[in-house]
Amino acid sequence: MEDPKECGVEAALSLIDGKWKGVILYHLMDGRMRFNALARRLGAVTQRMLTKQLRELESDGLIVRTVYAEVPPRVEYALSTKGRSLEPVICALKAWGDANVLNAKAPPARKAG
Amino acid sequence: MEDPKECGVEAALSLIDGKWKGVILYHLMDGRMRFNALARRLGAVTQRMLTKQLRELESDGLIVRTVYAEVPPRVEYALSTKGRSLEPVICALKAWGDANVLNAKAPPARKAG
DNA sequence: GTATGTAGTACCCATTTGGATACTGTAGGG
DNA sequence: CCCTACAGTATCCAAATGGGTACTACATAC
Repeated sequence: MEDPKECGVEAALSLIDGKWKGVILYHLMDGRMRFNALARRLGAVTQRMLTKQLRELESDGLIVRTVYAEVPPRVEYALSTKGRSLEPVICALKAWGDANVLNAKAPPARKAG
Repeated sequence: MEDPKECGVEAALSLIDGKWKGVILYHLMDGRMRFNALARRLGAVTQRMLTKQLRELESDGLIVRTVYAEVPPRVEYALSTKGRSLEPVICALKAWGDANVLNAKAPPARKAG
């Protein structure tokens, strides 16, 4: 732990770790989204968990939370600049996961990726 | 969770998640290593945790464990083919972490902040 | 008045994760 | 004999993580 070299890996992981964070970030790559829209995309998440993950992501500066003073309440979440800088990483993760975990049985397909 | 699209992200994350896995993988990128060598590189890890993480990594097929029937015991860990395919991802993670977390105060190029 | 939808919060619980400490068995050095 | 090193295992414990259910406050629809 003396060298900062491994810390970079750990540090990055610590921000996108959590059962939903990676997926939240991934969905936010499609554009800004409201709380419940996100919840529906995620499927099995509870409000409590979604709130929690969203707050952590926000306090880590990866997403921006915008509250509109309307009724019914409207809150939108979007990637921050820092969050957008993570896009290639998330994409790399997804590409690797798709190829090596989801269908690890099948060769990565020579014509459809 | 219907679409496999987000699952790729989750799936990848689930394999490299854990306090030490990312770092273990990162160190193994330098070459095969013995148990205690790894432990020293990691610094604060306990044998119990290291063993645990190593076993999980092994059962996920990311690393290969080789036991030499010698005394004192010698066990070496190395990245598997699948593990090596993760290298670019780990590198992306590290690069991002270095740039955006470790010295997030300083802009990445302009000599000072 | 009741149900729906919005974006949460509060409370309480189970599982998982991480960790400290001690122990194994073999060999070499002093 | 005692200490070190190796690569773990065993036991016990604390904290973090994840999750369920119920509840808020306001407006619309019925």
